[in-house]
Amino acid sequence: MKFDRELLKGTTETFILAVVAAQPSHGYQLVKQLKLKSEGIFQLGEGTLYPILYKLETKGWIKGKWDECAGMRRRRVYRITPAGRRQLTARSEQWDELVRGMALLLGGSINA
Amino acid sequence: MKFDRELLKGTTETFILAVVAAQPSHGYQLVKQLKLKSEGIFQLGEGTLYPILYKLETKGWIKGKWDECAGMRRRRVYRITPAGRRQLTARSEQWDELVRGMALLLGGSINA
DNA sequence: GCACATACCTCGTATAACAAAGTATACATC
DNA sequence: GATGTATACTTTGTTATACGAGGTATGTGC
Repeated sequence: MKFDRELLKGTTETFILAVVAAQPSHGYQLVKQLKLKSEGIFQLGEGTLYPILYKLETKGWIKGKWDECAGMRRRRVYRITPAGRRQLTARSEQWDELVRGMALLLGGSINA
Repeated sequence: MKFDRELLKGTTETFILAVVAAQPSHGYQLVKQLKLKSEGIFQLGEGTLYPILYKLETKGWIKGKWDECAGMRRRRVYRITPAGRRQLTARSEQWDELVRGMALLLGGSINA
């Protein structure tokens, strides 16, 4: 990962939610999409992603469905729920606030 | 605190470093400055702040000094070190990257 | 003498992100 | 038909962050 891992905490669920909201996906696909869409800034391992997907589903923010076609590895496709969309909105707003707060504090130290 | 606490993880050390860089301060004062300067967005308790100050000092990023004047409660004033300033720069850059990554992913879900 | 703001300190808890290891299927190619 | 690679999902154990709650002690105003 490109960051001190701690910097990511709490943001991970949010951006996973965002990517699932943009397009229903299965886990393995998400690993690649996250990397691609974020231009390599976020790179989750499967051991990080899957547990989060389970958790998001438990909370009712995404809903998984087994996709089994003949001659194809079975995969679990997740899509966002209405509750998940509300979560995403709320978290987006919190994120904006956090960014604003950081700008206020980091800005003040530029020339000190 | 205004946020899901997890959203803050990893950012806390960074903005404390920034505020100390802007102006040498002691712990109790920092609690108030953080709230004030961030326009109420960040509100750390003392139980959160002090352990972080000790850690930052252990790592050599800030340096504390007892300030004892007659007729005055003794207080420990911290100022940033050269190494701390380098840390702050590095973390600032990481933060910008993180913000950029989030913008890429959150932006994509606006109309999905 | 009392309340209150100032100032610092410490312990225990929850849980997030991660690495590592494991299981198993499709497909190419030799 | 054996071998290798990409796909796809699952589980376990570790680390350390932020926090709440509680504790100590000094200066100021009334």
